[in-house]
Amino acid sequence: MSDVARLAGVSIKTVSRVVNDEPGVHPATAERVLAAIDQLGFRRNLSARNLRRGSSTGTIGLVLEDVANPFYSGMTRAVEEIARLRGRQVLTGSSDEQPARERELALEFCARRVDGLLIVPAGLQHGYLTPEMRAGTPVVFLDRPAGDVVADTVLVDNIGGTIEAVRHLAAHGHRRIAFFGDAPDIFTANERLRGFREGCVRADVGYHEELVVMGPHDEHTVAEALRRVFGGRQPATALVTGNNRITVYVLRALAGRTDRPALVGFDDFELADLLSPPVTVIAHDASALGKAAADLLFARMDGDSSPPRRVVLPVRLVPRGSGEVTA
Amino acid sequence: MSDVARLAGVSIKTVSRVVNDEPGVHPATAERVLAAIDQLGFRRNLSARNLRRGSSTGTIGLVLEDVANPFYSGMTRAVEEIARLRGRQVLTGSSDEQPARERELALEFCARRVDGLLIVPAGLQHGYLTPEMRAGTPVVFLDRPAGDVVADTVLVDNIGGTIEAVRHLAAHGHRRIAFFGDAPDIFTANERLRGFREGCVRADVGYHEELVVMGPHDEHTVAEALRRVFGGRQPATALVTGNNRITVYVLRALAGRTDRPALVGFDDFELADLLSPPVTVIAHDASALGKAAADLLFARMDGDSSPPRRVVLPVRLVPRGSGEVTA
DNA sequence: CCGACCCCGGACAACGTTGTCATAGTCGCC
DNA sequence: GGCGACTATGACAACGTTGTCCGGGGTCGG
Repeated sequence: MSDVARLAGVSIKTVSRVVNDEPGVHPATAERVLAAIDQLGFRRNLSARNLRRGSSTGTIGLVLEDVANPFYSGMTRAVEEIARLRGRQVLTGSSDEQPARERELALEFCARRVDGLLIVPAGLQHGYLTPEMRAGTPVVFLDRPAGDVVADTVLVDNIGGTIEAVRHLAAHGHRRIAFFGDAPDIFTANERLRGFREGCVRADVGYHEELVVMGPHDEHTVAEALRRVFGGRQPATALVTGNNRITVYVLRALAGRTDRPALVGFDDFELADLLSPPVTVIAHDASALGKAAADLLFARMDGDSSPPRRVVLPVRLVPRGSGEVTA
Repeated sequence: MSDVARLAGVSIKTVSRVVNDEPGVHPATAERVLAAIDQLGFRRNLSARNLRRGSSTGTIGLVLEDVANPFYSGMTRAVEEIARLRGRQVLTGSSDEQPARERELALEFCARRVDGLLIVPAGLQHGYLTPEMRAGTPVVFLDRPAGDVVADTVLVDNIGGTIEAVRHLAAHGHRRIAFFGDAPDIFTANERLRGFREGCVRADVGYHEELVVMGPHDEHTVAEALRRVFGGRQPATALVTGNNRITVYVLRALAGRTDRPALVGFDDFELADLLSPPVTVIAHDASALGKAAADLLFARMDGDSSPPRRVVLPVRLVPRGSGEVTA
């Protein structure tokens, strides 16, 4: 900046005035300054500006599990969109479901003085955020609640979703329904299991412990589980899967088989409608989740200091003809 | 920081020494300082630190088209991964294929003094980056080359891919092959079209202008194009689609039809193998693209000043049984 | 013709941090 | 006991920017 000032033959402060569109600069002077800026390719240092002004850094942080998962990338896009409307940039990071990584990312973002944090919790311990939150950084949790701090949270209706899934399958005559969910220490996995259990009770189809498999993490384990649950003397006839990854593992493990059991998957996914048979899903909108959380975050950044809110977004069952009795 | 110093009864510099693990601090003093830090929830301001040290900001910028597109989200994840290994954070933004947005994002990132920029170009004008690059910010272009600056670029073998697609279809007896590509002002779309044309020549199947549709942008326009190209007196019997979005539009427009024409899609996509019939694709690895570009960027950040490189990653045809004559 | 006012420009401090250098205190050794 | 060496700590400047305040000159009215 001092280079620009020297070249334009003015003081450094005048340059500042020009780049900030402050009044009180003679047009000819401004012209000279702009020419110098152009010639030198000057771009003001936003960090220094923010430091000096004590103002916001114009960034928000987004910590999620894996941006490569379509569910989270849709969410990311929605957050980006809201941030853009509010003139903020987004720092992203994937925790890979590791609490240490989540913490590392979140604290790193805080050290960069983000104006707000959006977090998909990987673990249950979030005490490390207390100082930051007390210092005024708003934090909104997405998709899962924080373990041990009270803060805004945006969730989807996990329990209602699996209740509905079971209801749907029971209505099509299924009595022995299996559930494959993610690791039980993941909030959503646990909630969906609870909903499944509740759904079984409500639909009066009986809840069978041996038909529940939590935490299969690749195609192989899923195939194994399928053999166990759909073989034997009392095989299941229908399956509820706890998230999009597991649904895909199941589909892949069953590829080429014509006798695919009735299936309802949590999370919608592209092309679910084009498979044969199409896959019935519990759909919820990743963008809506991101948008709701970002809106909430910006409201906090704008000074909203009402008590922490918990927003639960609805899910809806999208029947695609795979709920019928096929086995 | 001065609060911490006051509370611990030391000077601000001593606090700095403690948070930087500098030697020469009495253990008891360090203890007091740490206690004060803990009590006040102090976290040092990275912006100020970087400003003072004149060192890097520890961030890189990634401008892409749409993070919600699985292709780009895979790329993002790979970039994140490399950045993490190098201790950097990633700022992301989606340009939505709008040159103005790309420029805005890139310049914003530069103003934040990112250590490097990864850009999926939306337009052809990148002169705006010249000052930044001259100032030492390395820039690597991904997936498409820059319009008017020389810089490192990582591409996939678009031309080779569509040549191969045509070869595959011709080998299965197709003579009238159609091509649906993205808007022709997009580099990859244009390259793939060139490859398609070249492939037709090489396979000696004839290139039919009326079978080429560029720029259909939703399911409706695609359906329209399908009717035109596969109807009429001399219908096509096979189709090459220019990217994953168009492939999906085609599949959706053809849903329920049993006489799907032979299809080869550019870009692999999840579940392509589980559709019936499965979809043959020109596969290339989004993560590999992201990784290669990030590696190149970090090499530049580490001082590599060899002439700009152009890396072309291979693609491969994944036959999935839809190349055969079905119509 | 002179004073008041306005407009433009500049000097200086400060944001939070760290590098440089100085200084007070301590210890060991002759 | 004095001196050098070393240790622990602090004062100060500086990074690039902007807010505050002040001054110099021009204009206009009395």
